[in-house]
Amino acid sequence: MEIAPLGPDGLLAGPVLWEPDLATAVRARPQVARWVWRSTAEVYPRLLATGVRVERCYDIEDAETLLLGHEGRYGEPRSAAAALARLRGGPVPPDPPLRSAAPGAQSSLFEPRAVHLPLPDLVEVYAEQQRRHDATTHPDRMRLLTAAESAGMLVAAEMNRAGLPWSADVHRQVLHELLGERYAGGGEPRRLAELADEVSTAFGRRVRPDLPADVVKAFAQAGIKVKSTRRWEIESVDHPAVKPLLEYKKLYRIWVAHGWSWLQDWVREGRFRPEFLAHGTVTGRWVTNGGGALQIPKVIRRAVVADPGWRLVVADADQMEPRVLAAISRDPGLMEVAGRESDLYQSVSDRAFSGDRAQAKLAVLGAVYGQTSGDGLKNLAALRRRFPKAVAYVDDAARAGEEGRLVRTWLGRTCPPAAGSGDEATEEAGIPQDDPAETPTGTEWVPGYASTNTRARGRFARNFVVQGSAADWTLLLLAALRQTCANMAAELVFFQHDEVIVHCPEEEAETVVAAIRDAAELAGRLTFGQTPVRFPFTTAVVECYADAK
DNA sequence: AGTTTCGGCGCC
DNA sequence: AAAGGGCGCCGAAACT
Repeated sequence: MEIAPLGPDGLLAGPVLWEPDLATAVRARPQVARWVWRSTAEVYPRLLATGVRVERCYDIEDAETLLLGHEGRYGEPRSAAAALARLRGGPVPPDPPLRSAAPGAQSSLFEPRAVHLPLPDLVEVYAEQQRRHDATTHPDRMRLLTAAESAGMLVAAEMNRAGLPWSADVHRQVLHELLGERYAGGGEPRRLAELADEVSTAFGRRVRPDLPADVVKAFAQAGIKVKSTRRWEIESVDHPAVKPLLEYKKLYRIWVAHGWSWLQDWVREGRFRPEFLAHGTVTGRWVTNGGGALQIPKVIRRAVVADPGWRLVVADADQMEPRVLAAISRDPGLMEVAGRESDLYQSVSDRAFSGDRAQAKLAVLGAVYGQTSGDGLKNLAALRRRFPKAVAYVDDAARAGEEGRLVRTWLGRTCPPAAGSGDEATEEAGIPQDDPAETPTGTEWVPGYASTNTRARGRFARNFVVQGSAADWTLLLLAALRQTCANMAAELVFFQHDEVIVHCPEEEAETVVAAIRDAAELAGRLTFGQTPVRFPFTTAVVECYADAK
C-alpha cells in the first residue's frame, strides 16, 4: 500500500512511501494520530482481521457526503474519484449503484469494485475537503462532525467484528414457549396453527390470519367494515375473532422475523453478527443490514446473554430528544428542566400540564414529530406558552423544509432539500417529492398530492433537526466511550439510536458505567458547547439483555 | 418466473 | 379519538 506523511496543515509533507502490507504499515507507525483513507468500511475490517486497531481516522468519502450535503449539492456523486474529478474539472463518474436489496452472501460477488485513487490524488481531495470545511457556516462544528462520523465508522466496523453475544439455546427455549412445537415440513408451529383455527372458528369459515385481504373480507361478511387489519383498527372491533387474531399477528411476527430460520441465518459461534452501517440515514442515525438488529423484539432479548464471567452494561439515554431540543433551541425554560437529571417529562408536565406526565410526553414528541391532530396537537399550545423558543425552533425548521431551504443539525449535517427537480439522492432518502404531473393547477386547494407532500417535507425537516442533532451527539458519545474501552477488555457490541451495550468482564462493569456517564457529559460539551443541559443515562449491569428493563 | 411494491409490525 | 419522524424485514400481491 501507499503511505503519505501529512504535515500539520494536513497536506502531503513528503514522498509517497510504498508498503507491502497494510497491517504492517499501520502497526509500524503508532505515532500516527489520524489515518486518512478513502473508506473505513473497506479498509478497516481488513486491519481488524489482523488484530490491528487504529486510534483515529478520517474517512474521505463519508466527509465528501457530508460536505456535499452542506453545500446543498446532495445528489452529486460522493466517491473520492468524483470529488477529484470535480476538483480538476473533468467528467464526474457516477457513484456505483447501491448494493442490491436482496440479501445473501453471493451479492458481494457482483458488487462493482470501488475506484481506488493514486495516493497523491487522494491527498489532493483531502486537502480540498479541509478548505471546504472552512467555507461552512461553522467550520469548527463541521470539522467535529466529520471527525465524529469517522469515529463512528471505526466503532461500526469494530462492532461488526465483535457481534452481539447470543445464546441459541435460550432463543430456542423462548421460541418453544411462545410458539410451541414445530411441525415437519416447515409449516406453522403448533401455537400459530391453533390460533388460526380459533380465528376460523370465530368467523365460521376458513380464514388465513396472515392474509390481510382474507381477514378484511371475513370481517365484511360478519357485517363489520374495516379498512385494514392494522392492530389499532382491529382491536376496538367487537368480534370473537379479534383476540386470537391479534395474538396470531404478534406471534406470527416473532416466527417469521426472529424464529428458527433467523437463528440459523444470523447466529454463529454464540454471536449475532448484523452489519452496522454508520451514517445509514440522512439524519445520521445508523442502520443495520441483516437480521433486523435494530428491531429485536423485547421477548427475544432473553437470548442476549453475556459470556461466562462477563456482563452486559446496557445504557439508555434518558429523554434524549427533548434534551437535544433544549440544547439546540436554547429555550430558557426547557434548558432549565433539561439541566436536571430527573425525569424531564415529569418536569415539563409539572410546569405545563398539571402533573400529567403522559400528556407532557405526547406533547413534546408531537412537537418534534409534527403531529397534526389529536391530543398532542391540543397540548402543543400549552407547550408553546411555556417553551416558546423550543417550539419556534422546530416550527422554523418545518417552514424551511416546506420552502425547500436547507436545514442543518447543530454540527452541520444537512437535510436534503426537496428539490422538486427529480433529485435522485433526495428520492432515495425518502423525502416526499411533489409529482408535477399530479400537482393540481389553478385550484385553491385539492386534497392530495401537493399540499400533503409539502407538509410531509415540513415534518421531515422538523424532526431532522432534533433526530439529526441527537445523532451528532451520540457519535461523540460513542467515540469517547470507545476511547475508554480501548484500555480494557470491554467491547462495544450494540448501538441503537440512544442505547448502547458494552460487553465486559464483571470486574470492569462499574468502570464502564462511569465511562458512559463521563462520555455523555464530554459529548454534550463537545457537541453543544456551553450548555446547562445534562445528558443522563440509565445503566444496568446484567447478564441478560432482557433484565435491563 | 423473476422483480418490485405493499401491508403489517418490530424497534427507537 | 385519530394515527406523526426514522428505519428493516417478511410474505403476499402486483407487476413485468
